[in-house]
Amino acid sequence: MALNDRKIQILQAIINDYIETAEPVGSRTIAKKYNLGISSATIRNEMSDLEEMGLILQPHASSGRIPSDMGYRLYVDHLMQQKELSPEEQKYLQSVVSRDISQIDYLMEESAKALSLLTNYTTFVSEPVGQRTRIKQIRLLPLDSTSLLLVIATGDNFIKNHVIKMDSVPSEEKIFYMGISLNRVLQGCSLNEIDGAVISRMQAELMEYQELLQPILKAIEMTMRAAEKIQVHMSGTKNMLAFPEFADIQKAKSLFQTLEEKDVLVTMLEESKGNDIQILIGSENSVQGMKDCSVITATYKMGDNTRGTIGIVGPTRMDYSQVISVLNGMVQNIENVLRNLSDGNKKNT
Amino acid sequence: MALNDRKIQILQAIINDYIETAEPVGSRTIAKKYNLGISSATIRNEMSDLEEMGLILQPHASSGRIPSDMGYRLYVDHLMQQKELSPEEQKYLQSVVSRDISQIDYLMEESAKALSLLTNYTTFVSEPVGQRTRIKQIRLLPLDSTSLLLVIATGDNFIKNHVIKMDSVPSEEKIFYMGISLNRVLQGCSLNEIDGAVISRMQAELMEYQELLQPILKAIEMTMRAAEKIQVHMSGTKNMLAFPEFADIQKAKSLFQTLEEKDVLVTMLEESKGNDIQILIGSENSVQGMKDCSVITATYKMGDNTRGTIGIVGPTRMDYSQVISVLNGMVQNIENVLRNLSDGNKKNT
DNA sequence: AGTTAGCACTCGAACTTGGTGAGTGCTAAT
DNA sequence: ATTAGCACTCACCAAGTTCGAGTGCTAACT
Repeated sequence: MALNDRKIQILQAIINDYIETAEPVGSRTIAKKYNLGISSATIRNEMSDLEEMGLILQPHASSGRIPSDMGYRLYVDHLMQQKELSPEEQKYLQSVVSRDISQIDYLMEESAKALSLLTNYTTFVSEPVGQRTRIKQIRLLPLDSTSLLLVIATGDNFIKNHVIKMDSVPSEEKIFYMGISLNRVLQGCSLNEIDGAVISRMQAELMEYQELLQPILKAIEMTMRAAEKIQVHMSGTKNMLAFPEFADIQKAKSLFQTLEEKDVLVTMLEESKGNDIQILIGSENSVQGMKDCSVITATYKMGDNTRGTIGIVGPTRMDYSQVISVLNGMVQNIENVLRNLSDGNKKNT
Repeated sequence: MALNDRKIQILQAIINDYIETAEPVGSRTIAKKYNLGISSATIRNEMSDLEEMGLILQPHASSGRIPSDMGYRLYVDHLMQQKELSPEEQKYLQSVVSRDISQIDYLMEESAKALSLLTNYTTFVSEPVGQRTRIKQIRLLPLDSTSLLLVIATGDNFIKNHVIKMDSVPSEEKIFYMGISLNRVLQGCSLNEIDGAVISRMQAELMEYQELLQPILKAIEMTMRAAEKIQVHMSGTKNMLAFPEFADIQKAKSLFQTLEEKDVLVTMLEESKGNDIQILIGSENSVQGMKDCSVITATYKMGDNTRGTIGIVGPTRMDYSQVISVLNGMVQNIENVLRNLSDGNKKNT
């Protein structure tokens, strides 16, 4: 059976209507709302064909049709037209990334929030994990009479502060030189490179302040562990409650539970690496408990190596074209920011 | 009508049962489950009295009784017995605050999470805002060949990092002395004290790196604004979905919306200042949209001045005694931490 | 041959009806 | 003062009913 022009128009109409109303779409509705110049009876015949082809289906006999996962797939691959971002959306996305680019984790957090606000779906964002595994800078600062501040920066400007308590702090100069020395020893180190040799060199640099060794080691470990771990920021989970798909509280709860398991998300994000934009529709998604959802992920890169992923989760009946355009816009903005950061890194070596 | 011993026993039984089952409690249930040595008929008579006194009510005629807000109030004020924290709970609370005390905002975030985990209700925590309005330390560090790191610490060890981009960074020593000088100028300043005079002193200290002035001023402003703003961390909102009270998705949504408006929470927290522990039951709560909830707040202090607040939101049918004991435990732990921090501050002056 | 009007049919949703059980209030006996 | 007994109420459930949106099929029309 050929998928002629008219069938496509009808499929298009069904998908549009269903995305909008979440109700099965009947032939009469299409005849009235979309002026295709044919009667409902003809539409019925065509719909029967479309169903045979597996593109639409009936939730129950004698109800209207809804798109099948396959139908959405066809729509996404061939029918859907790319939406342009409105100037306001464009502007908004830009304002988000430019607000505070100094620390990657804030940037990601804000990006997730912005996306869920713009799309009304749930968003998750995985932080870039690249050059993070090595110490880039480590310094000591005075904080007050009984505490020092240890600042550790790893690649990608992932920065952590740690307060270290001590009975009395060294002089400003001493702190400075101790910081410099520590930095000389530790710069470029990854966590498992800090062995006995490194530690005894640290001890040598700490001089009479050996008490600092333990807290510093602990702080380094905490920072590196946090840096290594793929961070997933999620936002807008509660948006899902607004969709009739999740009117049943049980469904909502089980989806939330699935989303809560960050491991699942991480796997999903990992799988999507390599593709620019990946769209998983309903059952295409391997994660049980998200069969009623579609997930659109985009990876942002810097140079060649992929860095992180943004994903948007919504009901299969989601507004694919809007999501894709917003996602593309966001990726571009983030890549710009990352490029700026990396320029700094490169010149450093 | 006198509230004799037996009536109290019956009220107690109703409340206990209702907290457990969320179902209206009938006279026969009480007669069977709680061996009060009287028949269901007698209990009915007593219940009729209790209802007249406004302590319990019937959701509909010929159903069992549920406690009224007034009934809960009586229970909380006079009947409820303080629960002891189990050693495990005690230990858990301690482990949370000791995990990472270096930065107040992490501590608060973790506290909120821990409380919602322990109680299965929703928790919100407001950060202490006290000596935050003044700069405690401000320093510069090298980050890479095109960026500096500006570290700003205000009171309470509220610490923010800012990456500043520049064409080429000064030498390590120069950065150090510039940081020291800046610190000399800015230490102890609040945001509105940074006037023309201060700025020209900063300019003098920056020497040939005037380009740094603008980013530094911007970073200071962002940090101080963030420090001044009362931060509210919330956790465990999704716990509410598990309660039959919120089986209706509309109710859940409207509660979530209310909780989302942080202003509302802040006001509520402000109101509760002064009291050690404040319990608002159902309609006692002035916030519309939380009439079906009880809110228990505790303030943590340091010395005399109140610092911040922890609140737990649950259905009116919440386990008051458990929540109160957990809350008390948490407050003590947080106060310990804050005391340690402040010791450092004092010696500094 | 393709299109359309018409009609019988289907099935979920919304409403009605009747039975059941948990619960009450009241009264009379203990 | 307490309790057994009884009539009564009302939410809840299951079965039956109606209604309407929708389909598939057929016959007539272009």
